Amino acid sequence: MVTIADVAQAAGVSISTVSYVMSGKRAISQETRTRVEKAIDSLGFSPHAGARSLASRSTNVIGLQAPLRTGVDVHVVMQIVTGVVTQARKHGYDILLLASDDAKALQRAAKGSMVDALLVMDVESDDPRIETLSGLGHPSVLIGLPEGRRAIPCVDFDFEAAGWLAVDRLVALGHRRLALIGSPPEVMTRHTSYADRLVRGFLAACEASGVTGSVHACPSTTEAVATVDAVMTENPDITGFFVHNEGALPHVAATIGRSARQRGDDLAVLALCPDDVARSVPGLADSIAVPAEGIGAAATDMICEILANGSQPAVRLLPPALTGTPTAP
Amino acid sequence: MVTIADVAQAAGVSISTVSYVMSGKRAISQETRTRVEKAIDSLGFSPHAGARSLASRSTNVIGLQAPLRTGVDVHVVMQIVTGVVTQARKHGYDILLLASDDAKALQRAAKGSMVDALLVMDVESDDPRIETLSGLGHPSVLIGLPEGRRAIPCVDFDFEAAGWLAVDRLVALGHRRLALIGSPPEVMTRHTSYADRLVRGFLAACEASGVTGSVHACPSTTEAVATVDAVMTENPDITGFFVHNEGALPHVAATIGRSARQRGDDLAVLALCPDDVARSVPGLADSIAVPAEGIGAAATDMICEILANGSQPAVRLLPPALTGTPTAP
DNA sequence: TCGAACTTTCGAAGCGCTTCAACACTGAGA
DNA sequence: TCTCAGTGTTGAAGCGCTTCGAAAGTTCGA
Repeated sequence: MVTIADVAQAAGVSISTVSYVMSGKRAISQETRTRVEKAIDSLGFSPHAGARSLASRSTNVIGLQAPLRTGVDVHVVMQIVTGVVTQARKHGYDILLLASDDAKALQRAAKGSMVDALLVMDVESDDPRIETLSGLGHPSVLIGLPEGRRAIPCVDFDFEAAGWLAVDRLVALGHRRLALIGSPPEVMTRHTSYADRLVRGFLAACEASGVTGSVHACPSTTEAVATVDAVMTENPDITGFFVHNEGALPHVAATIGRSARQRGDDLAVLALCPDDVARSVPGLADSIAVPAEGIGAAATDMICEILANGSQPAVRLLPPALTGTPTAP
Repeated sequence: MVTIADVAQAAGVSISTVSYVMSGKRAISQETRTRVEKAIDSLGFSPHAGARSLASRSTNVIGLQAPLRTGVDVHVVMQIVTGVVTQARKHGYDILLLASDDAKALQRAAKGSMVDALLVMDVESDDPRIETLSGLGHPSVLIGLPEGRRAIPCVDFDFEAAGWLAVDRLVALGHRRLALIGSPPEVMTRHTSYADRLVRGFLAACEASGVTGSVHACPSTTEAVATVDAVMTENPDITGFFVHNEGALPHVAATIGRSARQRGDDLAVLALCPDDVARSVPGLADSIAVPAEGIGAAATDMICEILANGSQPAVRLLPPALTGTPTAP
């Protein structure tokens, strides 16, 4: 193993000089710097992470607690994680993936000085982890938006604004009777934060625009077909569909497309999902992108800024944007 | 921060005694052990990971290079990662998630002494990372089965055996004309290792059983419907379908189910996918489970064993198993 | 010419832990 | 009684790095 001492010797300088060249924390003459850098390169030196963290009391590692279970939104989770990992690396941080999603795992990582900060996904409203985080003495950021006291910085997508945007879009296309085809029943009744916020925005926007909107839970399997068929049969006047359900999306789009052809009606489907998921569903006119990777990146930026400047807790919601799938010319 | 010295003082013993109590590397009297353990608990001590790795020259961290991009098999990737993380914890290891999927990332982690070993997913046949790994001096395990020289231990699902098993099952059900509805065309033509192995097993088994089998690439979007329709129209004698395409599965199952009802034929769909994915698709008779979490766990076990006993490189393929979805009584 | 004020480099003291050699006991066998 | 083997515990030497205080060298104005 190559150590800093080897580099120092090879460059003919002291150990501390090498250290200062690497960290840039003190002025080093151009000539010495070059000599040291050459030695580092030619020896292939990279500093021992443990030694570094012991001496500097910081690890350059961020702990990430992600919901790894296969769920409705694997794509979203995956993309958020990608965003976190990629952005972290840009800031010079690595990501330690925590095994379980309980408070203990957070404590273990923090108290063992394995990480400088913590990033927590999939937070529930009265999540016990929030209190743990507060008492940990490590900076942390939540990906999600719990209700109640906001003691910890949060980053999320602005689902409420997405509801408004969807209605505006469908109304602009001429639709006066809208339906939100949403999450599976269990997510709806659990009043999961993001589902609630989307419904709230959707209904408020419908009212503000003077159109009628209804909300329908929808399973994310093939059964979505039956659900949508039923919705259309019971409400034949619905012409604008806003779909937020990754698993159901292809079925819903296909069913509505078929129905539109049969009835000769102008039915619109507006999806809320990651951009590339939307693109993989044929016959989808346009969509509102969930910038999943952007959420991960934003959360990482926030925690890095806290780490660097010790800035204050804050909430950051990423705005929704329409992504018209380019139509054939 | 509580250090080992604080614990030693509280327990009235020396620092080294505390260390030996924790590691169990030397005999400690029951009385002393109890006293030390009490002190550890009451002070809430957990050893500084960096200091530990500096002194012991091992980190208890395994680096994991996972393909985070959203792809065909997000569920599978997710479950493998879950398996790795969970199993690693059982062995006392944590997981460092590597940012990019190039060789540099592996080097960075290894040479910076951030990890004790490396786990690499999504390996191609002539992957440049394999050579990098060989020269790294860190144990490593591949999740996948590259062709050619096998210098590094590998763990994967036995796709070839799955092909055989599928044919046996469909033939046992009385089908004499089988079709493999496989990966998307791009995966097929790229001759991705797992797709090739599955086809090989499937065709060999068909021949051995004296039945006719054909292989069909299939997009993993709604377009799968058209593909399957075409296959059925061109080969009306096919009655046994073996589907290995996560995204297409619900469409394929629905299309074939519909057709079976229309034609009054006994058509069988046998899927190859994670168990829970199979369960979420309605109307699926039975399936062969891809034990994705098991693959992750097995790879982790292997690397931990190498770490512990320095055992030799090996290939381990997890056997396929039928998972009959329980039918209504 | 002298000292003040920089600039550049260095020596050494840790950071918190593991581990080795060695020490202090105890009890058994000679 | 003395020795020897075993058991339980300790002191101290690092592990490789960061960082502080200070030394050495340079420049500049008085």
